[in-house]
Amino acid sequence: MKLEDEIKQKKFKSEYQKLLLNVIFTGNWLNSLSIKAFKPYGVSPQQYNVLRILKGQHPNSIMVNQIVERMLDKNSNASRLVDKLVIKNLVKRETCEKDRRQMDVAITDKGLKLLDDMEKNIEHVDQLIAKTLSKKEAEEVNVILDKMRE
Amino acid sequence: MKLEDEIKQKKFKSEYQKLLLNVIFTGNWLNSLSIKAFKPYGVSPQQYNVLRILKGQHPNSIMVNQIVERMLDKNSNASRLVDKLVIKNLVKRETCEKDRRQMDVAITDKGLKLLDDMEKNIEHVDQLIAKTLSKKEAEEVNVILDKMRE
DNA sequence: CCTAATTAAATGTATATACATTAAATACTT
DNA sequence: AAGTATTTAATGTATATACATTTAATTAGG
Repeated sequence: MKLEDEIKQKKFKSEYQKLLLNVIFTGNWLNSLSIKAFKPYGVSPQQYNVLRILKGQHPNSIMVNQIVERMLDKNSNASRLVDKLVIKNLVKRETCEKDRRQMDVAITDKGLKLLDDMEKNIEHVDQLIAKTLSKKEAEEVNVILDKMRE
Repeated sequence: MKLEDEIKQKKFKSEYQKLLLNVIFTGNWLNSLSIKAFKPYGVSPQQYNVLRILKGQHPNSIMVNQIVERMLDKNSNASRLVDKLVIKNLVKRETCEKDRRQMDVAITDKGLKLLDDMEKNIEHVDQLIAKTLSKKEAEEVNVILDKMRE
């Protein structure tokens, strides 16, 4: 659906203005889909993001700072996200003995199992996108978005 | 900067997977820029969005529902956003006499003046984008994002 | 009409976000 | 080595979000 219809705006000041609104709108749209898809598993998109990052490091652990560096939203409070995940036993956290300011964070077996479960059962958004876009189109947008943030 | 570097991830499962992350990441990036740019004027990006919508209708008023229909984030609580704007005297709200369930919301002169002020002083993000992208590139992404949400 | 269903907006509430501050550990600097 | 600066994470707090519930007004159906 065209952005014009999604937000009932007939025209935009410029193609750049539309791009700006389109990226924000589409980001919100994807976020809403994720919230709904993840809800049955009791995790938010941000918590999911942290779990995926930790899975990428498994079986090693990483520090909180490194989690933030890898997150999609740099403003999120990784400390508190990890809190939530520790409570649910999806990750473990312990003081790093080499530098006691740092925390070593790692995904647990339960966390890995949850991700596996989600992987199997969620109609993932990237599959959804694959239905409407060609690989070439996806590539094009990726190149341009990367360029846009310069 | 390439998404790979922004989130320190060497590779993605697919071009679609990268697209998904790229749109969310870039949306967050734009949102952060907006928060910072709008902060000196005492409005959040969502409040700004409402003001722009009301300016588009000026001098007419519209109901809360219609504001939501036009917003970039459909999950936002327009009722409470309008509350905030009323307190700051940027919009006025009164019961619609034709249907007393509805509220007529309109932008005030102070609201118009604020938008005007912001317009003049903010290095707008769309100008920023214009520096790195051609109009053709912006168009391409717009077409593809519109298609993606089908 | 009178009740039930629907619609519009407001409210409640639990959680999340933005961002500043604090606390603790380590690294510098002279 | 002592004091200062820096780094890491946690915490405080005001505001925002997601979403269910409530309240009030209107419409529909018997």
